[in-house]
Amino acid sequence: MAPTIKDVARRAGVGIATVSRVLNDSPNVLPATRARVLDTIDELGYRPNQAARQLVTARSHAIAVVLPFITRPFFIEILRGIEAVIAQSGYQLIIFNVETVERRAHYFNTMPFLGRTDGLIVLSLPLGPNEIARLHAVDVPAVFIDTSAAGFPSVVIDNVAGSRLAVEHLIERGHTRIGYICGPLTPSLGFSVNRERQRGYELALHAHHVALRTEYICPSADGREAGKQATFGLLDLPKPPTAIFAASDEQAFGVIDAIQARGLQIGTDIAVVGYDDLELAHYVGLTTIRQPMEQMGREGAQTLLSYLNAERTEPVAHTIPVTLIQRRSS
Amino acid sequence: MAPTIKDVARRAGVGIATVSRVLNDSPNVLPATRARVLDTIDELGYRPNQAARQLVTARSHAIAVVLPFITRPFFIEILRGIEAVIAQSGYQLIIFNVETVERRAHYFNTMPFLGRTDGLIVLSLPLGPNEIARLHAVDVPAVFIDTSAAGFPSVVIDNVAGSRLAVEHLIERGHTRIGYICGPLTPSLGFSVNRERQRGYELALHAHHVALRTEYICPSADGREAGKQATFGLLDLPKPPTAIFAASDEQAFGVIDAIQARGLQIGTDIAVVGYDDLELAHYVGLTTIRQPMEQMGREGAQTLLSYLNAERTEPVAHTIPVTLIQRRSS
DNA sequence: TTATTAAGTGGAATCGTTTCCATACCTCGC
DNA sequence: GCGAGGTATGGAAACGATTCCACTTAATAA
Repeated sequence: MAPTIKDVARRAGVGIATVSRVLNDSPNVLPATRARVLDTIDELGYRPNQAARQLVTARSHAIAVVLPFITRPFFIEILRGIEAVIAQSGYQLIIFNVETVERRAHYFNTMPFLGRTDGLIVLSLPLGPNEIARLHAVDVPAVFIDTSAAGFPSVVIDNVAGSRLAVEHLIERGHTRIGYICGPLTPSLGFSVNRERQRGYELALHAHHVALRTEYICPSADGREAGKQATFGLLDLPKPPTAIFAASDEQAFGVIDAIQARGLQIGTDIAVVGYDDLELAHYVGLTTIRQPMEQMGREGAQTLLSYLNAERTEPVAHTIPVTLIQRRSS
Repeated sequence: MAPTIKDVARRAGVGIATVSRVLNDSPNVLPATRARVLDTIDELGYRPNQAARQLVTARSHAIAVVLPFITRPFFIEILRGIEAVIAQSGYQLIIFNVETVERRAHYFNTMPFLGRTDGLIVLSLPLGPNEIARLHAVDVPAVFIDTSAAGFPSVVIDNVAGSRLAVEHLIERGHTRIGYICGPLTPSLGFSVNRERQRGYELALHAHHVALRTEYICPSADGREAGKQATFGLLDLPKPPTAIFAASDEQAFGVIDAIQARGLQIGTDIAVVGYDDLELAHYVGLTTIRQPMEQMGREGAQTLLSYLNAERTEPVAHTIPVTLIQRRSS
């Protein structure tokens, strides 16, 4: 049986309250007593029982992160940012994978994090109004990253501004015939990224009085191959675009594949801009939009911590700026 | 204040023991009573306090996973496998990021998972003997994935067999001058992957009586660019190899870059085989070794669960077979 | 009918901490 | 020399569940 605080107290010849004081380094303990208790703790290999501590303090020192386990560096980078901040603050990270609408519903019905965690970070998952209401009902401190919910603080990327940045970059370089490879608009979990990015494209054109041609907007599935096929469609138009903006780097790689397959030169014959700044974009020389992923995680985690410390009271939506990384492709 | 079991009992007109029985669906409760209690629980929005439950049952229903947060799909895929099994079993996943030797030491000194989790999964991290001893001392059920530790069950990839498979594939196709792009042999955390893969290369050559030429073994850093530079070295040899096996897909992509830069044809002039089967390998047409990552996670998690249920008693080392995925590059 | 057993239920002990409160001692200022 | 105030300490209550045990009632067997 693992030693308890009683065992330590008896062996050190002190009361349990004193041991507890040593554990929580309260100032009012004689140095000699403290040393004796610490020695005994070492000797017995005593570790405080977290459950008991949690029961009386009503704090778990853990934070839940809910996210879809998408195999994209995007999520890990954010998670890394979260972890860096959380771990340093002495909290622990409990993670829940939610990849389908059913699991999301189940998760916010049962709320398995209740009583186990002091706070909640929701990553990328868009929630429905009833789920948000339920979260408010149980009154748990929560922060949303890469998504948002009414009444809760959030850290989001300005997708509209990001894709606008990309398109304006192309316009500045003299392009007016700009194709757009769009991501899927209605995916299962209801991400709104692609709608926002399309909106940025439209706004940029509008702001610079460039006519919007619907045949230049090309819906496509995610992934490189889909991007390639979509590009062929654009290149086969009577008046093909002189620049192509893809809603994701993966699709942009497909764009490059297609252009090369037609024997055209990237950057000179046709400019290409992607979105995400994946590692591969660097090697390929793809101009793209970089999102500070780790920073998003950090800021989200920090926001949650400041709520836990009751420093903040009203929810703020924090928008993180993106940057354009210019490379050979434009 | 959140309602407790007492509130429920009072309101439903039963004793707390009965409420507890309903919660843990013990058979000895009248259907009518059960219904009344369930109604009250619903009405009050009661959720059992996990800490209290944990204190008396001495079980946390949580499992810790320790891993380095490397931004590679490899880890997420394994994590996904672990999660799938764990979540289904009603356990929760607590994750700890350990990326430096210092953090690893700190982690296994303080053992923050103690009393918070029922079991431990160590992913990829090689442990030192004193860390292993300490784990045994606290007597926590643990499983190692993609790494192993004396006295604990493990799920590992046979890296030796994997790279042997790759090299034998090349030998079967008639190659005898086979270059090897090696990964870094002494990285900070002490992974042994690269040593094992090199050993597989050597064994394959030996088994088929192909002479081992040290100039064909080319040490290289991780990553595409390093692989490319290393390949130039091989191609510049007086008798350059007719096939190149790289210890990782990323390096293999660099190999392909280099070969193309020299105007040679992949697969016809020079064969290339990689290791990992990244998503990109499919697009590039790279022959490579696939590791069933999700399966590793699943098996590891299942092993841990069976230990927790006291089904197993002695630690087994489970080796997962890899497969060769043949594509255009060989 | 009576003894025996099983089912359904409530009360109280228990888990291992934190924290409130009371107590003993010591020091200081007058 | 003596109360006041502070410091170090121990005892006991409290946190909210599970579970043992005792009890009542109903059902079954003799």
